[in-house]
Amino acid sequence: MKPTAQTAPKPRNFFQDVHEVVRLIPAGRVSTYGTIAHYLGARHGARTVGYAMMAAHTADQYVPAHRVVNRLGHLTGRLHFATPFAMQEALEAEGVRVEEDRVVEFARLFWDPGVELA
DNA sequence: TCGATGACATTGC
DNA sequence: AGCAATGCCATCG
Repeated sequence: MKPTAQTAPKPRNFFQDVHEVVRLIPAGRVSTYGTIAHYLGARHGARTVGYAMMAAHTADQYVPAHRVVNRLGHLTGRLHFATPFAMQEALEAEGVRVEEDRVVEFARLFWDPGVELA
């Protein structure tokens, strides 16, 4: 099974799982780091999920990181996009209203993988 | 190869 | 009730 997975070509990293879950987020909806972490087991700490978003830039597939915000609905990672407005514009383009770097009606647009995918 | 960093969340006092 | 510190995985230099 795993005598020495040192030469593993593609170990199922936690990041890969996060990227997949984020990809499942429908347009016009938003999710949070803690929720995704909890959906994956909540044993990694919410932080790791946020790092996965940054690593999304290195993912083979496109990851709608603009649909992922912190627990307060704040666009924390907007500064990590191509432009600090790319995230807000992307959300508004999908019908999500953003004011003061915060998602309006965030609680209503909230998308829980453990519930919606149930 | 080793050390430090990095898009949050939760608990404790 | 509010403030502070810690935990976590992976990638970068």
